[in-house]
Amino acid sequence: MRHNNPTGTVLYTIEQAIKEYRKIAQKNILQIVKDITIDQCLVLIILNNNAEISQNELANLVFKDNASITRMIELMVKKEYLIRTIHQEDRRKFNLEITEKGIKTIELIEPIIQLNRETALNGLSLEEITLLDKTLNKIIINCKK
Amino acid sequence: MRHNNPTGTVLYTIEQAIKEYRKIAQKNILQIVKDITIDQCLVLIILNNNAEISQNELANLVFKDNASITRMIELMVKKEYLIRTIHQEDRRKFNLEITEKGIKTIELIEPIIQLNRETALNGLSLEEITLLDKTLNKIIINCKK
DNA sequence: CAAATATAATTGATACATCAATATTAATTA
DNA sequence: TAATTAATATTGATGTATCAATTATATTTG
Repeated sequence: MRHNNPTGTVLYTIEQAIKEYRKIAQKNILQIVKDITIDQCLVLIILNNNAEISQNELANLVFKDNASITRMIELMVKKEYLIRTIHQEDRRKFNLEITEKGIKTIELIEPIIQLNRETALNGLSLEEITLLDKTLNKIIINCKK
Repeated sequence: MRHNNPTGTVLYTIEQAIKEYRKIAQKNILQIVKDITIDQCLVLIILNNNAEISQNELANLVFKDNASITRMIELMVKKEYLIRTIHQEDRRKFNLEITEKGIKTIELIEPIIQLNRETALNGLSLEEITLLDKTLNKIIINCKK
């Protein structure tokens, strides 16, 4: 079962696919909002749909390390996308609040992200996508145990 | 076509899958060879199968930026996996040669990599894998144009 | 042949990834 | 309640990703 790539495994194709997607996604977003990355966009959107979330939970949702999230939030606070305040009930935690600038940015980028996804998945049938998701989830489970 | 993840797109599952795979791959390799990363392993293996390759070509094969490759090679030369000398016919290029240590490392890690791939793809049928590859390639093409 | 253009690789800047160690606060247990 | 353990987040170290600008060498063109 060789594949048409230097390592001969589909795992390599997975990596290539996500890299190509990230490339166009970042490029298109940059044309609308200058100082943001796709990862920061994702954080904004997740926070928007999940208020009151902790950094830990956020990290899990976006599949990032705790350390990465800490640094991303630092940057996003500095760039005034987020406000971070100490959580009153549990002083180990923080509240993450989206600023006005953050909200405006979400409105700007959401259609772009939508478009990026449509571009990437253009011409794929529902079955193909469903099956893709199913197969990838098998791989994820295999790797987790 | 929503998926069971925070963004509701399979593109997210792709990212998750490759991240999980890289995690176990790196962990297993680290148990055998202390000072190497999966990316450096891949570079070693590609170089082993493609002598006389330029940094440019190497970058394309492993889907990395030229800048990334330059820095990886620097590190790998420092760690004595590679020797880099100026190309005689074209003085803009370099010859990349694998050291003894590099060869020994390849022999150590190749079975591990094989095992990692088998673990990740365990229980998947040939059809599933073929289809996965095919669908991913459609996405890659979509993103490239 | 000289000037312009193309190619190969490097460098700087910034962001994310991962691991291990640490600090702080909360919850559990002796 | 004091001591232990667990949970949350940070920090340091190292490696990779991407873009833009630059250097050095080759090739093409006028």
